[in-house]
Amino acid sequence: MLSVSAGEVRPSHAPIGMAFPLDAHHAARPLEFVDVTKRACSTCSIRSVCLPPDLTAAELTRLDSIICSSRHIRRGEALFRSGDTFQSLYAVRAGSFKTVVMHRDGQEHVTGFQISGETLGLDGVCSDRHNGDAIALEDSVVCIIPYAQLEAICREMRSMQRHVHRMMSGEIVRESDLMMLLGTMTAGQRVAAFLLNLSARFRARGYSAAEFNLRMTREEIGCYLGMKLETVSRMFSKFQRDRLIDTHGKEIRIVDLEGLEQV
Amino acid sequence: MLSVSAGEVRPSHAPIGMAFPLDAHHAARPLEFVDVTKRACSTCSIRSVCLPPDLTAAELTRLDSIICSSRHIRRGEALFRSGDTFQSLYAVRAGSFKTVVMHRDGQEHVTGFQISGETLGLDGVCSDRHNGDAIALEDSVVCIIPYAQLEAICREMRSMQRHVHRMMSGEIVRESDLMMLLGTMTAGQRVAAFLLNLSARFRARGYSAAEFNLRMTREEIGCYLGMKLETVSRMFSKFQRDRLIDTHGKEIRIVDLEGLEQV
DNA sequence: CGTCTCGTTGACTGGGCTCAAACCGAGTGG
DNA sequence: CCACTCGGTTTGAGCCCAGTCAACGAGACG
Repeated sequence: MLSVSAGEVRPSHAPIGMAFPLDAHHAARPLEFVDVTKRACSTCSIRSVCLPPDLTAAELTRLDSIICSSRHIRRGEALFRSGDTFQSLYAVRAGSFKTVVMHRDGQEHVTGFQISGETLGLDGVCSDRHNGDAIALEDSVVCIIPYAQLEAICREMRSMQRHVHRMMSGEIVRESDLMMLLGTMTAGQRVAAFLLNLSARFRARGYSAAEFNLRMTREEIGCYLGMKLETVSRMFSKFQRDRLIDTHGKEIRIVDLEGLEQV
Repeated sequence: MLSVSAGEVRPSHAPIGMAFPLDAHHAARPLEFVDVTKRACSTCSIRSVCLPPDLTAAELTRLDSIICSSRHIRRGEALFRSGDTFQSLYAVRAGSFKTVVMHRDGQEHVTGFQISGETLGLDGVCSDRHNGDAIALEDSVVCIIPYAQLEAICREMRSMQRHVHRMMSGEIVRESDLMMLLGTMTAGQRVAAFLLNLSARFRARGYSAAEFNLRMTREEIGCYLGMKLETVSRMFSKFQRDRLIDTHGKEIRIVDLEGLEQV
């Protein structure tokens, strides 16, 4: 069951831009102590996640020249909101976000969670306005990628063009996987798929695949998976009883990965 | 309620390529009688739907040179299938398609329906392979847009680059709207949103917004909306009783648009 | 300490699924 | 012409999963 958005992580055509050293995500020290603005794509420790592999030194320098600024967002604050004019893409360097689309009647739905090394803002390209909110789940830092300049670079550098297109297409594929999850799976399967997907993404970025902290509440998870927070909680409890996972609040340890895949 | 994927049709950054004269979609005469291969983007009757508005004559000629071929697909046949190597995008010129993602265990989910003037194939960019199947719902014709050449053009023509990026982003936004539908709406709301969305898309292309034929079965609609065919049928019957619509099999007439919006 | 947010658990309800039967229209063939 | 099939659709009856409402517990914080 449920390999879709779970088992495999798709080829990671994630963001353009920089990201933190790998241990920063779970580091306890306050963000202000890390001098982020000095970093550049060319020296970024996880640039293999963000950039196409085949860039020349000259191309890297060119990139450094446009992606120079970063921004700190405190927990609960918005990186952008629905309706904001679209100017830049963002690469998560540290921390994590949720993206939310809202209805005028107050209904809202979480369309995704982004951890370090992933991209935000592609929804704004089509109408020059953002289509939803991006909210920090913890104190976070993003690289700012001015979109106009990125487009210019794509016209010059074929590999960057390819990379950006793959990023966009990857987003499309990711969403259609999620649609399948929402359209066809039971509550248990959704939660299992969610955990497996998160696990794979952490592994792909060098963190532990078996043990991690959820930065989002049960309600946010439910809102993402199309169910109520109580149901999410029940599923966690059930998986615990079945010895598939071990949870204490937001701490998760995956005990039986195969079992979880077969839910 | 439910404007998201229903009420408004987003700024139509639909496909690059040509499309049929407006009446062809519902025409009864066999497709073979229409000489599609002679048409070019520059003379296409609905190029305003497919192309950016600000192209010079020279640019149009350039386009004509790459988008020259079309392909006929018979009802039930596949334009491409999951796993096929990705080479081209497709613009629907006549007819309609569904896109389907399948699971190894046989579970399948319809991720979208495409009518004339809309695009297919963007899912393939990210991994050089198509991620799902595209199946013709009736005998159909598509324009073939070789992707490598499209990328080249995007590096030359800023307006085409913009257009392609908007198309991709539009797909992302459309899918996140659909996710909201799947994640938060009741069966009745989903069916209403589906009908309103279809209606708006027909109107945008010059067809009647109030009366149209569904080219897909109840089962396909259900698979798209995340519910069983019986439930779809029941909702149609309910809307009929409530004097919101008028149905005879696949023929639909929207009687009370506002009522449908308020479901 | 009280307050507040978040998480867990239980009891009850109901919307949508399952199973089943019948209907309808389009072909198809006698 | 009718009979027959067949895919798609409609409708009903019963059931179950997940939503709702509610109480309570745990931890963070002033």
